[in-house]
Amino acid sequence: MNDLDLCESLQNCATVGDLHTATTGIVKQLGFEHFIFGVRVNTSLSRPYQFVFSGYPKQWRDHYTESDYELIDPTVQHCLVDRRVIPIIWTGQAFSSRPSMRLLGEAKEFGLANGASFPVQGGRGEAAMLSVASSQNSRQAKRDVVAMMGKGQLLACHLFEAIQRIVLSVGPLPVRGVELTDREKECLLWAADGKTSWEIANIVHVSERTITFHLQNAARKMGVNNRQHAISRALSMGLIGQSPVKTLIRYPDLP
Amino acid sequence: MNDLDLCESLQNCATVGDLHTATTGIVKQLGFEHFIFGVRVNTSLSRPYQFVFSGYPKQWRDHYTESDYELIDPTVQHCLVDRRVIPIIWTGQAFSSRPSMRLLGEAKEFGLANGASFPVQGGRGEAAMLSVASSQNSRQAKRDVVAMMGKGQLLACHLFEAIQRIVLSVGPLPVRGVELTDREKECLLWAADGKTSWEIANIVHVSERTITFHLQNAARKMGVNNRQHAISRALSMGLIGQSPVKTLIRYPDLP
DNA sequence: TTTCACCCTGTAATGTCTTACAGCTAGGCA
DNA sequence: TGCCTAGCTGTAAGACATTACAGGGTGAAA
Repeated sequence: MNDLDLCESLQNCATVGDLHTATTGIVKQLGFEHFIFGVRVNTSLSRPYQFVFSGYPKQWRDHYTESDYELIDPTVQHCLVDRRVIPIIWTGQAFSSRPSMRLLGEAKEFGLANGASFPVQGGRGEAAMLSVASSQNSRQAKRDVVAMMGKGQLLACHLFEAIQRIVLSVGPLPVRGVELTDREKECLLWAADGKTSWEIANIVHVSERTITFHLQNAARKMGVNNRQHAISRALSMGLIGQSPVKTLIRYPDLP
Repeated sequence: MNDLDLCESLQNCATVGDLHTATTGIVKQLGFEHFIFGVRVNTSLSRPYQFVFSGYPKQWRDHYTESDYELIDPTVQHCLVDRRVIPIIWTGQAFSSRPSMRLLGEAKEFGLANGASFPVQGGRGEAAMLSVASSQNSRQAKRDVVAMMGKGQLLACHLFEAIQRIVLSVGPLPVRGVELTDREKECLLWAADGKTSWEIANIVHVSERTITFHLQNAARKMGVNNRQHAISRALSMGLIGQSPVKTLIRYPDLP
């Protein structure tokens, strides 16, 4: 089974249950007994939405959350706080601090001795991570982990998109259904760049009133209260700032 | 050479030249003749910073940019516009539209017949992509591409971090050196959620004046003009909204 | 003990946004 | 023709942000 087939089965899953079954199988093929996948989405900045997709022993999960281990877990730090894009292997180097050594020690008792964690950063502020673990802790097992970094990273990416398709897109995201016009996006973009309505008016050659009009419409569409909120929503939803290479933006005539 | 060694050499590169040499070698080992890596950073939303690291034939690059092909290139669409996180293989399915077929046809004349593109989304709004290509277009070559998806994705991730280390962190990014205090981040977070100074004051139990004070300090540190700009900067630089799992945010007393 | 970063607070004038009222044009579509 | 969307414009009152002035308190580090 090649790298692609490995993940293609995820694309056919329609439910979270299917996805769990498929993922368990793939992870086993990679030589691991357990996996866990977590994703954070900034629907509201002050109350981020989180989804955890666990193939870990329930007892360990409970103990982990009760102990607030996510605050000291170096893999969480790496993937979700530092927001790196390369995997981290569960080595002594990674778990070097006193509390994290205790964490790894306790994890071993639940069959999580050896493994790696793969970050996935979404294009709209989402942060996710896949961890895979096995109870095997031999020298050979450690080499096996190193050998599957590519497959593991690819799996994490596919899992992210599957979760996005099955859970996030139908769930608590306010992203759905919001369609901004080009003018609205243009106004939002300049507003996000710190321009006042008057300045934007000069940039796009319409009246100041029209700018506020478009920004109000944009805010109404996104269901927010004011300009700041509209900007942060539009940014975190990827409605603006995704303009890739060449854009239709007209640059300002004014300094 | 395993997946990890493959990329470890990138971490020892000190210059862009070193990186180019190392990447060329790795790409060749994967069975490809050419590569290109591009990254976009939203320093300013209206004028995103872009860095292209090219191992493509110069003639093709020139032709590509002159023709504005990035606007019709489905791999660019996939990685930088749609901001997906899974690779895209250069198949007829991917290049199905009329203009993109022409694009692929012309690319073949420059030795870019067969390949794949790997997206990397950074944790702070960056979007990047690695493309690898070869002139081999046999059935076996196509199978080889499929077989290296994992390694390719991993390479893209490592390349991103290397570029970040060598280029972005010392380059034109205003991200460096900006350190916000907890209070400043907290105020920015609520402001980005559409709260007024008065509301934030009630949420965090200080005076309204103090909120404006902190927001002003944050704006001054980031070198921006007003609250909107501060919010968009803080968001796209990942200074706020990255709060991981448990945060110290105090929830509002008010509705 | 001084210095520094961080946190906190006030007044006043001015600039900007928000909201509510009202109305225009152009183009697509049934 | 009527209906709709997108874009555009105006006035005026009130809410909110920005700027400039002024100041005090704490704790950690030098």
